[in-house]
Amino acid sequence: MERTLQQRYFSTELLNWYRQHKRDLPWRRNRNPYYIWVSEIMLQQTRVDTVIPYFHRFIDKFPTIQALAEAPEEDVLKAWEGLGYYSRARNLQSAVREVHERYGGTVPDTKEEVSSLKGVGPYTTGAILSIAYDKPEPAVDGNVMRVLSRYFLIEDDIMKPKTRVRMEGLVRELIPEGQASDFNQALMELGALVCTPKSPHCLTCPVMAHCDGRAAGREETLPVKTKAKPPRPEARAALLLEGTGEHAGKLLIRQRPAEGLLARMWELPHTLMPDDGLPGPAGLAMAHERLAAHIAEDSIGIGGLTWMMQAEHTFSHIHWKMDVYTARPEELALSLFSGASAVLPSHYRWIGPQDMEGYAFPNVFIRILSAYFEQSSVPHPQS
DNA sequence: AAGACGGGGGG
DNA sequence: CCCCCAGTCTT
Repeated sequence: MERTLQQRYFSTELLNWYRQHKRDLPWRRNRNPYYIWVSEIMLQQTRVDTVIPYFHRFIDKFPTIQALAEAPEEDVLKAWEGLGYYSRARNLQSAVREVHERYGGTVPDTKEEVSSLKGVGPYTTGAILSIAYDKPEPAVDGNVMRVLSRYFLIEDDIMKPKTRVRMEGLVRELIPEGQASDFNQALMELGALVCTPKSPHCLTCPVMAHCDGRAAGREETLPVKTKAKPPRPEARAALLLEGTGEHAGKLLIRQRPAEGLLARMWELPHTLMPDDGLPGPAGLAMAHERLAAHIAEDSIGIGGLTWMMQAEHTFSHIHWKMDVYTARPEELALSLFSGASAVLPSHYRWIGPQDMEGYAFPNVFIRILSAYFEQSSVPHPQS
């Protein structure tokens, strides 16, 4: 297909700009396909500044395909702690194990093989093939769609899958011969540094002169995008169960199921509260009723509650508003009769502050646990 | 096509 | 405080 002047100008100027302005990022220091793969998975839904320290720690712990393939899954989850979308970590290790076994540890370089790896969709397939192997494949992420929708004044809704397909066709036309790696990275770099979601820096943009969106005064209103649904609110009560006797100074945590939200992460026991429940200390009676019943299913008894703090956490689709209570295990006369009911179910643990490094927690529980251990380790000021 | 799946930054 | 960011898998 014949390229227009506007298209040739775009590719040429964008590449020139990128070679002068590209950031020195850890995964850009060589062309190790494994590094590029790890970085692209981490960069899904996550900004560069957040990823950098995770990337360094991850590569330090799992320097090669083989090292990651042979690592315990819990170590991988712990290395991902706080980064979110934890299925990315599980899928990455699963796919790395497949590359280790089926391809002898070499990341494949065909579209069919790469796109069949777990956790690798259309964007990441193009990113790996182009950045690691310079194959002329499009890597269309949100940055790319924003840049192209503005430069070519494309008003398609970028939330629709069809739009991504159209953008991929456009990128194929734009990739200069033999320069897919730099060109795809240049597109994303422009979106990250210049053609930003709000207040784009058009005056320093290398392609402003032929930008149709800018010419039409549409640079602030493109891309067209349907709004996401707001997260549904959920009131929850969480429990800081304070150990006694041999568990003094420790708290009870548990591991989540293998599937679904925060799969296999560790957490404080917590349970759903009714929508019309009272927030804060006023909800104590209802919280005791619900938490006691909830945790009794695992044969754990609790005494009276004390309200400690509120904690909020927003996922894409749920907003947790949690009231956090402390309690002691129930003084149970029944425990004299049998050992069976006194055995803690296997997905529970008693942990002290030093034990937190051994378990992967979602951020909301790190905040609560840190607040608790900090407070309980500091002597109360004399009044 | 729509929902599930985390977490952070900026005005 | 409300706004934004948006890849892949599952249903």
